[in-house]
Amino acid sequence: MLTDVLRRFNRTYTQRIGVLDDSFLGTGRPLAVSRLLFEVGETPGTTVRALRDRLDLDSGQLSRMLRRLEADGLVTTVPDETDRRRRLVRLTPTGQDAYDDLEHRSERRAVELVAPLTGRQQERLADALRTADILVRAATVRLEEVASDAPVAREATRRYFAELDARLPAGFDPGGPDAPEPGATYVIATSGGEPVAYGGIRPVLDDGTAEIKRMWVHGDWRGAGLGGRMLRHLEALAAGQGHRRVVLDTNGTLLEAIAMYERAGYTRIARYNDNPYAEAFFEKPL
Amino acid sequence: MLTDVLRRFNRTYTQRIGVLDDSFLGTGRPLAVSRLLFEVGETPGTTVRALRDRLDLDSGQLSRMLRRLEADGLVTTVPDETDRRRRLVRLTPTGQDAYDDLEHRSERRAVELVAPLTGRQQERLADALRTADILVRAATVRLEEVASDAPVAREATRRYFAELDARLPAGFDPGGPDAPEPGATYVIATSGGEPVAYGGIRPVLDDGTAEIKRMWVHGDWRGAGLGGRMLRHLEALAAGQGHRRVVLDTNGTLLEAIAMYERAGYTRIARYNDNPYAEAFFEKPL
DNA sequence: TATTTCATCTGACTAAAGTCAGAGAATGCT
DNA sequence: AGCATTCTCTGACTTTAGTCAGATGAAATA
Repeated sequence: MLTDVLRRFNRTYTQRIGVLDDSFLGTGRPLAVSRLLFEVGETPGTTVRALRDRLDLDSGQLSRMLRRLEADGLVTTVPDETDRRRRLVRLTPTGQDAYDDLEHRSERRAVELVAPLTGRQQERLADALRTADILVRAATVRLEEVASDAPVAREATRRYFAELDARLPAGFDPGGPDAPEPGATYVIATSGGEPVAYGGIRPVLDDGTAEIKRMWVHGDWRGAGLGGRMLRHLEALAAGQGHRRVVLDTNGTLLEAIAMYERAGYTRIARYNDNPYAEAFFEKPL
Repeated sequence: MLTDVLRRFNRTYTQRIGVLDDSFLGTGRPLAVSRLLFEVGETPGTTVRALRDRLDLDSGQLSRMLRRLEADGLVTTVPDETDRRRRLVRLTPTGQDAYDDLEHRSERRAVELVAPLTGRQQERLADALRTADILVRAATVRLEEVASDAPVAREATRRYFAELDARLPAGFDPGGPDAPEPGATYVIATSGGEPVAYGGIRPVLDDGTAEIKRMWVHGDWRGAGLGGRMLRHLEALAAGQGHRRVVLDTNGTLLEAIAMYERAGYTRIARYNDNPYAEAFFEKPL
């Protein structure tokens, strides 16, 4: 059913909106090279590796295209001082002009495309595309276990703490550096390599209880059901490790989080730790 | 604003849904050939010409790809007996198998893509894509003047009459063959070569009045604002020809049509002709 | 009936995209 | 310190895709 709609849309899309990419034609550069230039412009200072992943290109092919852009004076590549195997790619001023040109072409195409619609129709289309966008992106998020000291996990933790600090009335101080937590498992959700949600479990007592820790969802991704998905994932993980009950704590000001836990079947219990930032405590049998 | 959403979606799309086309890979045939095979399977018995338009290919390239599919025993091409310049393309049984395989691959990909979403999210996505689909298709409809005896105009007229016949309580009989209407102008709206809306104007009196005739919108395209767009187009055409007023008649059972005319600023007037099927009469100053 | 126009095809190309093996430098791991 | 791994690059391809100029046969048109 949905797949029919999806496939039908796919056809419409490739025939009609796909021509947005045609705007990259007529620049005197092949499509792939323009796409690369555009990608460099979107994410200045990325590594060659990241471009390769993002555009799904052969390393040789990408390298040659970069040489071509360099020869045209559009990009520069310099070694990454933190890891000199990597090279960082940036636009030159000329490259920035070429990028701006691509932007304008793409924008013009988009304007042309929607011009025949009335104002109301344009609003409906914008709503529909926004919804589709976030759902499709949410659908393609990948959940993976990570070590809690992996760079992407550190980054997610940093953002989690930063958000607590911003939202709790008295701020938040994580205290010293991470203490190692024996038996803990952390899971990162990434979209295009960027962390978008994070969370973990650790065994608390020998009575078959696991605690859910550091549940965090990227601000741009609220409302996409990622929190619920992460929660289900962690519960399944805990069950797989033999736990029969999960508990968690949270601050009383995090209302959406509390609502989500309640929707997910968690019930309030009494304080079970001395975490000064925690005000609400939950449990759920598995 | 909308263009931002559109362009953002475009990126999400090419990265995530676009891979639906990748399902055509791994079949031992290049992507373009698979696409062609798929297109032939979707519209059995099309002409080479139609495929060329639909896939936007060079005639030589298409011809060679067809030879390749023929050599693989997947399609057959036979001359079109009604016009022996044209050739009709059909799948062989082997070709049908290969088409089914493409279908399955594409379906599987679609299922995988949306699997992580909850039921409610899948519904929301389906709604959003359905809306986006019809609006994007509506936006890319082309309006062109046609001779009222052009094949596409005849086809639209036939459907218009068929619909009247189905909807009017007493049925509808168009009478004899079309009488030539001096000074009449007809406009066809097409999407991918198919007629989706139709209408025309003809001068009625020498007092600067034009009459709108044969307004028809394809059943699958109701609610996409095509009727209103056609109406505005015809009004502009009439104004351009020096008319200062348009009139039209319609049957009382065509409620959406009447509602549309009223929304568009038409007011009811007295009967101005002896058309036995007409029960409501409208005018609008230009 | 002569001449345009149309639909399809072949030949002879060029350009773009994709593949694979391997080299060289930097870093990680034990 | 030694070996494996990672990142980027070059070289030497093959395959796809796209272009252009006709040729041929079949309709349409004057």
